[in-house]
Amino acid sequence: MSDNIKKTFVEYLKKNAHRITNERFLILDAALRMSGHFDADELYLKMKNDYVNVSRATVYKTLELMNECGILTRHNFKGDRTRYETKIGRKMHYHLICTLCNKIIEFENPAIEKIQSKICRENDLTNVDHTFQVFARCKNQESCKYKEATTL
Amino acid sequence: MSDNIKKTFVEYLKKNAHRITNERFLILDAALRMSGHFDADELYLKMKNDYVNVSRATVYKTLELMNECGILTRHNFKGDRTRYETKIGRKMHYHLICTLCNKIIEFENPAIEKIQSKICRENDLTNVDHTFQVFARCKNQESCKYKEATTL
DNA sequence: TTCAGTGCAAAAACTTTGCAGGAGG
DNA sequence: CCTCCTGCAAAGTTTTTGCACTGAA
Repeated sequence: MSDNIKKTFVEYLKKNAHRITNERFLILDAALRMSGHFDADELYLKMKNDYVNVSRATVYKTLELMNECGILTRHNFKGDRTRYETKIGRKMHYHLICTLCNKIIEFENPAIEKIQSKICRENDLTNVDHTFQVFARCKNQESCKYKEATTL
Repeated sequence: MSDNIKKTFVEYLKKNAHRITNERFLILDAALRMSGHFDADELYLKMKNDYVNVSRATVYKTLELMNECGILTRHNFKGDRTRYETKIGRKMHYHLICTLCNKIIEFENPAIEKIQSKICRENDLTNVDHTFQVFARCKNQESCKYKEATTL
């Protein structure tokens, strides 16, 4: 499973004349081990904590490479910092975010993909990507409780 | 027209125990005169250029107030800085963005609003807002030409 | 009179860049 | 051997904050 992803990454690197380096594999492994949404600095600190030494700059650059080659998806939720999420092996999905507790609920919706394609066709563009984010407030006070940003 | 918006703003300020200040009106006026999407610094510089002196900090804070009270919508396109757009008098709409020339095409789609409501209902949240952004590439080389970010 | 709002500059938060040394092809 | 990659620190960009002063209520 992870080997396939590694292969995908290597092929992408070769095709684009990027070098195969150990740091890139270390970051790939660490990123795939992250659950949910994470940002560059979180990953950097996690790796540091595990005594895997790569520089912050390399983490930022490598995450961007992984985004370009489709292993990760990049998100920008409302003015927040850039976050990534593993894409491989996952269906297209969207995000419902509680503006109080920052909880993220993921959902699928094939109709949205169709709308994306239709819009691109109508305007003579080639699709690349799309995002759909719904911001809302938990009705259930118990599960919400205005928690600080923990699950984002 | 602009008077109604001013009234909306004043009501919002009063309701939230914020003070009615001249700076807030200056920024409101300037923001409403901006066309399309603009960011805090652009507005600040435009005002400065017109010899309307307010501080950068006040511009940032006031735009956030205007967003909260529904006069402006805040956007965060792919890792870019926060941009605003006048909301009043406009129908709900979405954005199709060319990743090459940064052109933004706006489109309406009532189905998306329905999906938003449905998702919130199903997950027991109260809707607040939603965004749908489609990233794509112009097929027409003439109108695209990899221009630098000008129309964003 | 009181406290929020303002302006300014400094700091913070996040990300990119320049450079020298090191390693991949 | 020629570049690209890396690490580090420095710089860049965007936004927020602290503080003293001002002005709205």
